[in-house]
Amino acid sequence: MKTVGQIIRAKRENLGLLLRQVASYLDIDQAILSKIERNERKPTKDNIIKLAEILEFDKEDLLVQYMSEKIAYEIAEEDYASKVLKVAEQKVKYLKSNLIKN
Amino acid sequence: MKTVGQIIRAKRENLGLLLRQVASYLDIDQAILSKIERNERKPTKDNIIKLAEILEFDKEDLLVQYMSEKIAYEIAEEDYASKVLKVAEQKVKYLKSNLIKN
DNA sequence: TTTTAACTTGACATCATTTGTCAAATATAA
DNA sequence: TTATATTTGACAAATGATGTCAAGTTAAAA
Repeated sequence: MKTVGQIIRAKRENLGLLLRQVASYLDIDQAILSKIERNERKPTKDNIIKLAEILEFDKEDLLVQYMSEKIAYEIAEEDYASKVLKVAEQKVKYLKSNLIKN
Repeated sequence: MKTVGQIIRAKRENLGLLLRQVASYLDIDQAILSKIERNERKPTKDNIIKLAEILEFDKEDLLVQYMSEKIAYEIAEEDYASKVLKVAEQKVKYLKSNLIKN
């Protein structure tokens, strides 16, 4: 299982793009992108959206990877992680049926 | 489906405890507890642990409620929320099998 | 109704985390 | 070596989380 960072780095190198080039498109310092690719920093949602654009990923797929990874790290240390995810699913359903959509 | 805030308030009133009393046990201002109970602020993990103690909840149950609620709010607006949770489950399994336990 | 106690509200302060910059160090490869 | 790409770590700025406080409101007792 690859991390988002690994996925990004692989694709960037495949496309022959430099850190500098991609970072400039994201409007961040290349140091940050370097760290994102090595899982030393977490990308922002905006970073992910721009990365999907320039690296030709399906935007939703990359966002799913990103958000699920964030959640996984939040709860991975807990014994009851899978219980949390099950309950979260119910709560999401409940919220969706009760939220006023914008 | 009740929120953590609603669960806490119901139990506190049932036990006949005042905001002031419970807040003092949590070592926070009663204003915060008031807001937590009305979902205007999010409790910290430490708040939840102490609440479980003083309000006689099973600690793990309350933590599961708390964490799943946090996650649900993070992703509820997204169309692909349930996809995120499914992928997160896989990622958690992967992390658990690859993490060095402390 | 007046008084008292409980709770709520909002402005603000403090602190931690996140996100970023920069320049020097290191690696890679021409 | 020289040039280019990447990494590193110290630091700064921005954001978000957490808390205090005092005044306002509500509700119920006297």
